[in-house]
Amino acid sequence: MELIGARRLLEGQPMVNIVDVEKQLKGLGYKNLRRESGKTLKVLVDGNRQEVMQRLTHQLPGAKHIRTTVKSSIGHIEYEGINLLIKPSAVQGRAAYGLGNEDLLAKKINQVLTTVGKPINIIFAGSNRSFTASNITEAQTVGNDTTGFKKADIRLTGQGNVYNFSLKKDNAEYWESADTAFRSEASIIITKLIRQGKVRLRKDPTSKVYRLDRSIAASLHPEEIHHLVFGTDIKPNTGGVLIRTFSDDDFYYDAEKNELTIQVTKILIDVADFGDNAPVVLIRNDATRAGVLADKGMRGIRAMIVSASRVRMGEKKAQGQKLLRSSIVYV
DNA sequence: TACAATGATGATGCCAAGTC
DNA sequence: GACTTGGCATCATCATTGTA
Repeated sequence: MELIGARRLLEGQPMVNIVDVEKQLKGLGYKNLRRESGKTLKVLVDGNRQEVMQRLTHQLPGAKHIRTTVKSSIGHIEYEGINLLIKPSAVQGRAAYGLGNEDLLAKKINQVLTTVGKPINIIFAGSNRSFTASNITEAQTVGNDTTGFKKADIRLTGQGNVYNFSLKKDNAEYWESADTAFRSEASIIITKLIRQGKVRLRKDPTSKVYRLDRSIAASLHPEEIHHLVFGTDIKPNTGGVLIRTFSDDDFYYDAEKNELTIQVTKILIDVADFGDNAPVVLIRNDATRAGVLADKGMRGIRAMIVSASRVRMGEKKAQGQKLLRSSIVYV
């Protein structure tokens, strides 16, 4: 059996480092590794992570399965001073948080540009309107740049023109977290509803987490919606919000017209475009979060911006007197 | 001071349970 | 069985803290 780090040190042998552990894991058949830091290594696997966790713990002499860690729900393995996290390979990288949609859009546009070799006009064709971006020479994904409340996911540029678009998948009902932005408002709403006896806030006796007995949905002013959805960089004449889960079939290039037509479900350039499905604030339990009452020492209550359709079922039921399982309070 | 570790937050997707 | 909802798993990124 190999000696573990501390004993090696005592016996004058060098401590193993992360490179040694990588080599050892590769020798055991774990080829898909990602270094997180000098002490943390991700082992990316397909299939059941728990099984891999148990197997690896047995395969690595002296390895210990630490069950409580913030880095992974299933814990991690401590081995030779290195923390090993077992992560699913399928949800790493951009695909993990929905950036695949903007990647596909940018990739398809740039493919056409490369093939054509000159600026093209791009027409986004939605059910409610169409939008033309003229003389485009490049598509960039810019979703990572959120400084100054920028919302654009993709930027089209060419010959002095700059167009910014935010993307939402067809099935996306979530707009963003609002723990920070709505902390004070959420706190006021909760306090008011507790006073009115419409909701109750209880501390879980087994933890420090608080729970509401009912979720709370609060409407937003049009100006708030505009700020949340369009941010500081999406303007009506030079961009908008594109609703679509893109696929290869959505793209058609007409060589005669030099036009790339991209099918989208809907194009939003104004709050009125939401119709009756405008975003609302949903205040709900989430035991993993510090949340909107954290400054009062109460963890576990989260604020999110979601589509009205996400909470509408409860509203219909409320109007019909019979409530669903936990129901929602509307303010 | 630089780097690593840790914690908080924003974001997306999935699934179990409740209801019709 | 289909649909809705709440809860949670998991990711990236950024800020803060700790340490060599």
